[in-house]
Amino acid sequence: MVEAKNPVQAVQRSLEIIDVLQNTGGARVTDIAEQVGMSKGTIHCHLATLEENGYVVHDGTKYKLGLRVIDLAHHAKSRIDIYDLVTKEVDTLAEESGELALFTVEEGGEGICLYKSAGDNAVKTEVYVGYRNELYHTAVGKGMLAFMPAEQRDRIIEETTFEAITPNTITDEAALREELEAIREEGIAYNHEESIHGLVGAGAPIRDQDGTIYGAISVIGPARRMGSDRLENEVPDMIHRAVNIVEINITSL
Amino acid sequence: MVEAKNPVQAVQRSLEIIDVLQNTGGARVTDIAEQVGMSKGTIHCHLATLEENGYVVHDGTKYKLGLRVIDLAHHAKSRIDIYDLVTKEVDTLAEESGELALFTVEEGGEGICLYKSAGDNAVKTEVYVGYRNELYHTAVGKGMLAFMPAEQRDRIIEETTFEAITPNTITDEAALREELEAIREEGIAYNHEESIHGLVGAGAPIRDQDGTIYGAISVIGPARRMGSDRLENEVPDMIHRAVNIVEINITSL
DNA sequence: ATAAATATTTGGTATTACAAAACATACCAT
DNA sequence: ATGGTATGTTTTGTAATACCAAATATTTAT
Repeated sequence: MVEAKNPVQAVQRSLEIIDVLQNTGGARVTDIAEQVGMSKGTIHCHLATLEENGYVVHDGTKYKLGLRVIDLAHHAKSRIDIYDLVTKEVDTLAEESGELALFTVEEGGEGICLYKSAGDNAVKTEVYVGYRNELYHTAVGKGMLAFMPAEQRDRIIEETTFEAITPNTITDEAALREELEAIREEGIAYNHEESIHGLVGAGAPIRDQDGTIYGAISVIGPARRMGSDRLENEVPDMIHRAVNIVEINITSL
Repeated sequence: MVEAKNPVQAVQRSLEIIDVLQNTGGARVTDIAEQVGMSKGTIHCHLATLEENGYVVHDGTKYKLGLRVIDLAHHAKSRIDIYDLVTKEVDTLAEESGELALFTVEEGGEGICLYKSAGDNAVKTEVYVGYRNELYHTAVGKGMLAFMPAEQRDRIIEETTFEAITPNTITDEAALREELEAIREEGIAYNHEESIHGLVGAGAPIRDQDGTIYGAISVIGPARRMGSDRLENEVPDMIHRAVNIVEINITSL
């Protein structure tokens, strides 16, 4: 994420306030003022401005995110032109596998989950549509990193701060680059409990002829149910089939 | 929508820019500057600030909405606590009827579609999740208006500017209030081609014991397929069943 | 009823958002 | 290649305003 040369401070403050509302699920003027270190008066003016535009609502003393943002989200999503195509395939993937199938895209060096479909036995996870995470510790993330243009990959890795989320998380650049090489050879990326203990997954990117990455598809499930045979043969086959169907249709867009 | 006493102008300008990006599906600095009447330099600073926070992305010369807003949308939606309950019922409603079934809530005097489920014969409409429209010309809108507290209803009607969207649209307050009275008696609201020519629908609000309105459910379809028998008997029955199931479960929240 | 806690408004000032212009960069056509 | 055009970006001075602190209004609790 590039830093703005001449940021508009007032706007940044409003966005900070929105962050607080998102993370708290609603807060009072005083609470927000305390959290972001601004005066109550300032917070009030910002909230009033945001409310006037539907980005915020308040009932009584509690301010929350307004539903205006749902409208925005729809329009943001609508620029992913393979969306309808992919959701169909992700649905069948979830049904076939019985697990949780996801569609994720990259933006600003992060992975953003755009669609999820739960099979009959799907794990309950915190991953929701809009969920954002670092690329280095997920199957889809590593899959996209592996196949994206080198400069882009370098730029993203450059800005990555490795963190040992679980004992299995990759925590240094060399190890990551080694794994990416393996992924390029195999054509599939795995998550061996690198994000959440007990959770494994496999994923592969969606590309066109030019190598442009449109996103990635993954299947995730509990380690106990996803033995090496299932995780490394059955599931990758299903994913590749789904990816191929989408890729074939990209040309016609 | 209340007007802010001391709006933060800079924030309003950013939101204006976001509006343009939404409506155009992406635009260049020069285009935005022209549309909103600010200098290119100013637009640039705002875009850079928004981009730094993931609300905007640019590729080449074109700026678009960033996927950050999808995350926001999820959190905004998550405060609708009957959401999961309702979507299930709306799905069965769509399946049973074969038409398009919707879940809409009111915020700031507007109706916001939060979920839609398409039956086998569902009409293709511009209504999307996040879609916002005035209450006075939709089934769900009138249904919610009819049953909400009088002061709130008065406030919303007060601020309504009636517009003849179709020949059937209600265009004055007296007629609207008369219809709302009928809706209160019947317990169901109709849309007789008042929003879109050829499109009819029926809807009813979801309430708890206190009379608090949680939203409304509707079924819409082409007039040719929805004769008076189907529209006024079959469909309302289905809607009422769905509404009742949700209402029963509200108490347990 | 009173007090306590909160939201909102006000007013003055230091900050900064803004427009205009200069600069840089990408894209054409010749 | 080369100049020209259209674009995005940065700079700069200044007029506008976002900000804080204090005052007021409002709600809630005792």
